[in-house]
Amino acid sequence: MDLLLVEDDAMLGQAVELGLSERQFNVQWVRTGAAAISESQRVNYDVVVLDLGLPDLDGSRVLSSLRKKGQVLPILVLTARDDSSETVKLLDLGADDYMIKPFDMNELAARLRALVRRQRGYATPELSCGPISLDELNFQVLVNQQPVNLSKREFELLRAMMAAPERVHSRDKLEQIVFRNEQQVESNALEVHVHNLRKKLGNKEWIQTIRGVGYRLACG
Amino acid sequence: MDLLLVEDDAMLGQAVELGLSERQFNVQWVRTGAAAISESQRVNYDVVVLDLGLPDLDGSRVLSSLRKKGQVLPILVLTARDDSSETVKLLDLGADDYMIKPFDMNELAARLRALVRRQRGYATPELSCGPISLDELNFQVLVNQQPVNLSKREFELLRAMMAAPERVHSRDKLEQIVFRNEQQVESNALEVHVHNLRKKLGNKEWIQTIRGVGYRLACG
DNA sequence: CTGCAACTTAAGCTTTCCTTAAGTCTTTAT
DNA sequence: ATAAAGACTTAAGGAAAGCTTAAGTTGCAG
Repeated sequence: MDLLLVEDDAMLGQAVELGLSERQFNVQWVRTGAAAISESQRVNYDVVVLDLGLPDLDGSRVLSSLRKKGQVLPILVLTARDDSSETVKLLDLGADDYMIKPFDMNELAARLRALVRRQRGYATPELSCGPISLDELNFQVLVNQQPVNLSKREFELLRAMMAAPERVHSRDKLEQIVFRNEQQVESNALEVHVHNLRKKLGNKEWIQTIRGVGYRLACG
Repeated sequence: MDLLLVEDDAMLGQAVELGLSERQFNVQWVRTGAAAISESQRVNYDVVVLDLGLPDLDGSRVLSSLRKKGQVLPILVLTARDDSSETVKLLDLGADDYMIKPFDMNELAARLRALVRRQRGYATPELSCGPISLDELNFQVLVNQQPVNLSKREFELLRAMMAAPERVHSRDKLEQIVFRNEQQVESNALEVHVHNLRKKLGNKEWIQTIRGVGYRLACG
């Protein structure tokens, strides 16, 4: 995660750089507003941490200047002033968030993650197992990046097993999941779905049969 | 700007409702976490204000529950606890911002504006997806630079899906959006509009059907 | 008032999916 | 080795979901 830190104070800058680097941010640190503006045009950062009270430009100038140039990246402002009218102004000027010094590094990191997360749009939580990935929300299954079209039952089946790969899932449990309460099945419907699923996934070994018990998903 | 307020305390709820209404928010106020979850699925809000410490569900439960259901709308959490580890948890759980009670109404409004602004994206009020681009303000849709004439319903439909391409949009939600509150639809009107939209877009594969669920826009 | 465009509804059609059942293959136990 | 049980494969019939078309309404503009 590429982060631009705009901070003139050496002590604080170093502390923030270190603290955020430890938390998996890739920090680029500049000391002046002018540098911030040019740097943010040179490289595509994910997020900016901007201290007010820079030597050359007022921080709020930097802020509005960035926005005027069409920068859309999230900006978090650091301020010493706990002045509500000031902070309202900042937010309306285009800041996405602010923190008052002194602040907690964990919270700063969390706020930054939240900003970036929002900016990117939520990556939907995906289940994955080897080359198979399954997006529960969007009903999409990829095998080696290629979309695979599954029917509802097949999807349910795969999802149930992907919730716990490498583990044995009993027939009973799987039938319950796939057929909800719709009716008791007393045919081999489950086996048929397993068969079709195997075919669609393209590798029959991924779904192993545990004779007399159930199935296990084993990929990669 | 449609806002969902989740607050069980009558005094505070009324105060927030009033304060935000005065500031041009269109506030819908619910008292329980359960109501929040169902309401947010029924209507498309721009932003949520969520108080922790609800009677039925813990606020953080509501939060993660919304996120798991794929809600991407911005959520600001109100909390009484000034506990940094708690707030970090909230942010990582999917909150976009929080405020500690008591708070300043102007700042709340400013933070909410900032969230909505970011959600919509600053730069272009234009949505795009592959060769399709959609200008919300001018009601114009281009496919490969060529203008396409859509009716109001078709436009709404496309806009809703372009707000989140690659993502499944349930029939319910789409009907909600396309038919507003006008009446309950109990015909296949949605399907007809989808059909007409596909035809006008010129490529039937861009709008995929997810059987039993809804539709997904997939272009490029 | 008239005409056009957009919208809704309904009916029939197509596609996809699910279940069932029968036959085959594989494993296990005797 | 052989029988029995469990699992696999295949195909057919039917049900469900979605698609298409067309007719009837509505509403707005000329």
